Amino acid sequence: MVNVFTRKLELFGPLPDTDKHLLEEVVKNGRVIEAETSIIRQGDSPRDVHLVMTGMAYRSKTLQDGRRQIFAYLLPGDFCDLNVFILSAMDHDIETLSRSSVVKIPRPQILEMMDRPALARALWWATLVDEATLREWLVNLGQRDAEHRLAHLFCEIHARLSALDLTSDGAFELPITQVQLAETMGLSRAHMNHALQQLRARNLLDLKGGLLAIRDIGTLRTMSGFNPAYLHLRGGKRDATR
Amino acid sequence: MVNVFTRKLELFGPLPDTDKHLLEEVVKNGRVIEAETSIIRQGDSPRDVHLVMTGMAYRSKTLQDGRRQIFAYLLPGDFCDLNVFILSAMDHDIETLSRSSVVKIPRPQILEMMDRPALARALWWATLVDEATLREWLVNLGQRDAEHRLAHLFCEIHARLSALDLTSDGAFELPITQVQLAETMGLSRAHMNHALQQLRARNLLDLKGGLLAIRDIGTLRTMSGFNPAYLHLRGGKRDATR
DNA sequence: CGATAAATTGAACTCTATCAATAGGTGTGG
DNA sequence: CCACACCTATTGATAGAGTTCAATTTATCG
Repeated sequence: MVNVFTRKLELFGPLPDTDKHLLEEVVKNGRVIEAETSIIRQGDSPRDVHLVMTGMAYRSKTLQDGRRQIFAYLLPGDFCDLNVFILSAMDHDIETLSRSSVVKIPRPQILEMMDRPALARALWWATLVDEATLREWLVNLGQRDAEHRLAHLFCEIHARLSALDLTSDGAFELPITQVQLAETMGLSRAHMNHALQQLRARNLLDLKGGLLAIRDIGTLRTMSGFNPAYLHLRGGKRDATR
Repeated sequence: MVNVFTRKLELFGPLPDTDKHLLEEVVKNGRVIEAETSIIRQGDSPRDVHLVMTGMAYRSKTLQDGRRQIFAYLLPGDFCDLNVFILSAMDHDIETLSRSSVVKIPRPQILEMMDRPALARALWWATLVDEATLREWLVNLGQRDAEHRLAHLFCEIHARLSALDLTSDGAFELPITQVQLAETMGLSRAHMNHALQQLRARNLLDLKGGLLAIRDIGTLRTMSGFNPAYLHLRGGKRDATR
C-alpha cells in the first residue's frame, strides 16, 4: 500500500504518478522520536520541514503560569511546520504524544514539490484544512459544554484517521492522558474525567489504556453537531468519514 | 499615503515598486457594502477574491440551534477568501460589522500577484498569520476567564490597527454590539456586559457607541498575557504594536 | 417623539474549577 | 515475587464562574 503521506495528500485529489514517486522518495528518511518528546519548540526556526508518518503529536502553547492549551493533533501524514519558508520562528511547541516516526524534508525537496502544480495545490489544501480545523475547534470551545466538546473532538479524530484507513472497526490508538485531553478542551482534569465517564456510561465510546473504541458514532455526531465538511475531503474517500 | 492593502502586506517586508504599482491597480474597484450585510455565505464558491479596504467584517459559523461563534475579525487590508483557488466551497460566513468598502480581485489578477515572488510570499504570510491568530484565539477561549479574554481581544485589535496606523491615541472605531462580542468570546450577553463593566470600572478602557478607547494598554497586555509575536510583524513597523 | 435595538440589572440555576483524598497500574529494585 | 515509588485515573465536597430568563433602562434612528 502507498505511504500515508501520499494517501493524505490524495484526499484532496488524485496525484500524477510522477508526483507520487517523488513523495515516496521524500518519505524515506524517517526517524523515531520517543513519546512525550519535543519535536519543535517555540522560537525555533527549523531548517527542514517535519512530517509525522506514524504515531501522534500535538501543537500547544504554555502560558506564564504553566497552564497549557493544545490546539491541534498531528496524525500520520500531517505537516509540523510547512510555514518554515515564510515565518521566521515557530510561535508554538510541537511534542509527540506517542513514539512516532518523523520525516525531515529538506527545503530543496519541498521546493521541488511546490514546482509541481498538483502537489503545490495539495500543500495549500493541507494548510487550509488545518486552518478550517482550527476554526471548528474555536466553535467547539466557544459553544459546547464538556461532553459535547469531547464528543466532537473524537468524531474529528475518528474521521481523519478513517479517511486514511487507520481505524479498525471504529477503534484506534489514542495515546493521550486525561490531563492532555483537559488541556485540549480548556477544562479541568476532574471535569474532563466526569465528562468522559458520562460518554462511557452512555455506551457511546470507551477510552482506556490509550485505545479509543467508538461505540456509537452516529449518536456522537448528532449530539456534537459534527459535520465533516470542514475537513474538505474530496472524491472517493469521502465515504471513509462515515 | 499608500493604500491600506499595500501597507498591510508590507508589514511582512518591503515590496518592490513594481509590485506596489500592481497593488494600486488591484485596489481600485472598491464597492460599498452596508453594515450587517453578508459578504460571503457558507457554501458559496466565490469567483473573485474579496478584500476589505475600509470598515470591519467578521467570520462566523451558526449552529443548528441558532448559537453562533465568531472566529475572526477582518480589518482593512484583510482577505476574505484567498483560499478560493483551492477549496471548493466556503465553510463559514463573512458579514460586515460596519459599512465597508470591499474590493473584488479577479482571479487573473491574483495569479499575477502569485507570480511575483515578493507578493506571493506576502500572501502566504497573510494566510499563516491568520492561522496563528486562530491558534491564539483558541488559547484565549480555552485558558482565560471572561475579563482576561476580552482584554486580550482588545489588545489584538489594537495592535493590528496600530500596525496600519489606524488608531489615534489608543482609540479606534469598533462598531460591534455586546451580543457580537459575546459570540466572539463564547460567553453570554449578560456575562459579557459584566466583564466589560469591570474593565471600564478599572479605567482600562471604554467601549461606547462603537468607539473603543484604550486607557491603559500596558495593564491590558500584562493581565491578558498579550504577546504580539503571533502576529509575525516584521521590520520597522514592529514599534507600532506598542 | 415614538419605535426599536442595545445595554443593563437581578435572581435562580448550572456548569466547571479547585482542592484534597483515594484507588489503580506500571515499572523498578531488592 | 514482593514492595515501594510514581503516575494516572477517580471521587467527593465546596466555591466560583458563567448561564438563563425576565424585566428595566438607555441609546439610536427615522
